[in-house]
Amino acid sequence: MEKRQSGSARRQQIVDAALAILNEQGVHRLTAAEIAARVGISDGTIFRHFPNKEAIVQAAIDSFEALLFAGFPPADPDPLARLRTFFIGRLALLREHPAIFQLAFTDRLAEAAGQEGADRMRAIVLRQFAFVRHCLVEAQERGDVGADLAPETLVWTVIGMLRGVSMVLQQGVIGPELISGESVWQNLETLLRRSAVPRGVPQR
Amino acid sequence: MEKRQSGSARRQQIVDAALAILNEQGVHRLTAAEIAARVGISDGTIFRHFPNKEAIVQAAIDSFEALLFAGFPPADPDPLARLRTFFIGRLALLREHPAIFQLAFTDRLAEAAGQEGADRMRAIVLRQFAFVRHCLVEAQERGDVGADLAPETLVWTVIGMLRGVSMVLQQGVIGPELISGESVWQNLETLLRRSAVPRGVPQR
Amino acid sequence: MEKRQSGSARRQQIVDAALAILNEQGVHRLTAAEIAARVGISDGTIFRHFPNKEAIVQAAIDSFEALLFAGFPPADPDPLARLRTFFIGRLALLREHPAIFQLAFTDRLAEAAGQEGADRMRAIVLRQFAFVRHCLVEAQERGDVGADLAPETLVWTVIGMLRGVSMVLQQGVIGPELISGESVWQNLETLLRRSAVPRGVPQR
Amino acid sequence: MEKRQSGSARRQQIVDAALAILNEQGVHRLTAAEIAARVGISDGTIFRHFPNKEAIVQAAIDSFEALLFAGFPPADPDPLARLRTFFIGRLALLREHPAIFQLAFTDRLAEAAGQEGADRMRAIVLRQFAFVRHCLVEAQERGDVGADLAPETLVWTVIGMLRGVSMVLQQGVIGPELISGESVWQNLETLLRRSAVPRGVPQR
DNA sequence: CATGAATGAGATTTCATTCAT
DNA sequence: TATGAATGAAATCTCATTCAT
Repeated sequence: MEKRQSGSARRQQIVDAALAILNEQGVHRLTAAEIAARVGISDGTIFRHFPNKEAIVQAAIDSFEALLFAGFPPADPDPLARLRTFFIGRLALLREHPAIFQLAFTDRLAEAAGQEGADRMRAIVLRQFAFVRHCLVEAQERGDVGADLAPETLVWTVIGMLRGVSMVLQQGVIGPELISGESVWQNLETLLRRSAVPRGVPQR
Repeated sequence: MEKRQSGSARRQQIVDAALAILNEQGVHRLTAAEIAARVGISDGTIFRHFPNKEAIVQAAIDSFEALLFAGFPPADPDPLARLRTFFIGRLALLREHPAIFQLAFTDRLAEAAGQEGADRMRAIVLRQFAFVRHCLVEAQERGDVGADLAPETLVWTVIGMLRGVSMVLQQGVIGPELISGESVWQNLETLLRRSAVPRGVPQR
Repeated sequence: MEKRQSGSARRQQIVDAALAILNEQGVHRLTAAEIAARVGISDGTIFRHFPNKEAIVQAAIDSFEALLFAGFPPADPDPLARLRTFFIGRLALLREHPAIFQLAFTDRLAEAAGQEGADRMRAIVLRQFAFVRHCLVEAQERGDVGADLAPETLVWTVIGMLRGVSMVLQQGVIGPELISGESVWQNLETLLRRSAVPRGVPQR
Repeated sequence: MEKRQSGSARRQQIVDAALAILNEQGVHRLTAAEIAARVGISDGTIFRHFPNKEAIVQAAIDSFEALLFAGFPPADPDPLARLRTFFIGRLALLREHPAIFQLAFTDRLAEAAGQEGADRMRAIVLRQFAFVRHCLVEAQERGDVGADLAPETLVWTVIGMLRGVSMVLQQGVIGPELISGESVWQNLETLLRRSAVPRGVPQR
């Protein structure tokens, strides 16, 4: 319960608390009192740092976006290598900021932030989708990935893999050992590469 | 909005309204007043039919579960055919009960229903995962799908594909033309089958 | 759940249920739904027998009053014998209608019945007090009871004794064996008679 | 109605208001709005000071208990003197905190406070009864009070006398002039002492 | 900057009462 | 008479936000 933090430090504490609450307890528990309790200040003080609750969630989306798009997009020339860098980066995010990672597969941030926040969240999702899609189309053109497949379905495979990891983390659902290391990426890359029809080998 | 419905009819109307609100507006708009307005009754009347709001969401989960598991699991002997039946059935659900379909990829029902609801939703998710996984393991044993891949990653691909379709529906994000027909399943099946290493053909 | 009772039978059932609820659960649980549940009818039906809830409580007070003043006042010529008849009658009421007996030492009926009910209850109390007081004053005049004592304090002793018995019944507080038989009256009569200063014996 | 009281001051105001309402208007008028109106704040503010209504009544019972047992039990060596101190103390309470005094003969606090409150109230009643009983038994052993009488009946006489005074206060029923001074105690003491059979004087 | 009391709008829930069936 | 769906007012409680200290 340290007093008189500098403004920006407090702001970040508040934003982090909001993200943690949203991830752990959901939209309906994101209250000024709950945030204040986590930060260790009194509830009225929240509004010395933000004009209202929505502004907190907007700032949380800022924070979310900054972490999601740090070093984005990767620059590798090979499309699957680029995708790999992205994917591995996401798994790193999972370890360092699990709340952020998990909130990416949820609409809690969007719901808490009103219409404007929902629009921003959609844009964030689309930006990632577009990146993944671009990698995959390029890989298709190179023949690394099956060119006869709709790129969207490949995108969904990639995103679905990340979401699977998120659910493992959240629920301890399947095998948590899969999270560490790069085995998930290996599985994904194998799946994608094999979708390219080997020349001369007839497919069913 | 006809007056004096029978009790069970009203109950179902209330449940349907709750599901629609949850899907369209989110947890924080699921209020007794909002439900009542949709059904065309006064808000106090809600509680002649349900003891409290949580009971409404529990009933909504009942409804959700019944639709999700009607004719489940499919009985086809071939594992990929079984998976296909499941997948096509889900796409049918998407057309007939889009709200139900979309709520399956959300934690709104879980969040609105308290701890007990969250537990039930987790069990529902796990039941589907287990079915998909079982199909895939059997397909791996038959050599229809790459046996060297972790079954979980394959599960996530399948579920990710459904979620992708859900997002298309919800946001008009990518190409909505993909929803109709069986093209998504075709893409998915191709992806899975090609993951099986063809005998005698060396992979990278 | 017998249907189509005659009107007066239902009325009495409703009144009895109201008295029982008031005694067992208190004012705040005296609801139309609770009464109906005890009687075994549906809640709306209550209002086919009474215009409103207050009328039920008024009828309950009627019932209460009728039982309290059946055969009242006793006619014995000797004042203490008259008081004894009254007292023993009250103990009989305790055994036959414990709820009625207990409600006499409570303001629940008064509180549930609004201003008019409160006034009626006060009148009932006063009528009993007046009777007891009259007996005692006459006994004082005869020299059976100490004439130097304020009659009110003697009244309070008598009423206090009945209330004590009521509390024993209600809480199992002290010795429930005292309820049966006439021992309480014996104690009370002894107390009253000894308060008369024996001639020729100086009191401290 | 000064604004911005300190927390503990407001708490006490709320408790006092609750006690006053309970005494003057009864359980069914003890509402947040009524309390708030008395205190001069808005009803939502009540719940910044107490988590719920039951907690208010629990605090009211605290207050009630503290006043009832201040300087309790008296320490006089002579049992009747001890009882006198108790009795006079109660009459002082009557003058200084009439609401508290009257609530002692009511089950309103118990009814308003749920099961836990009812249990606490019963314990309070029993504690007083035990004290009075102990005094009387000791007085019986000394021969100051009739040893052949059941101590409970004597307890009820003592308590009944206090309740009588309470009713006078509450309803203006009998003679309010009796409240002031010590005349009630004089009557009670006389009654008790005369119940001791004077040696050598045969009783009826 | 910080506190926490206060507000007022809104959410949940209760309940007496009405009325179509 | 009986049922139980419906109403609407009131009660409890929550919470974002304000503001005196």
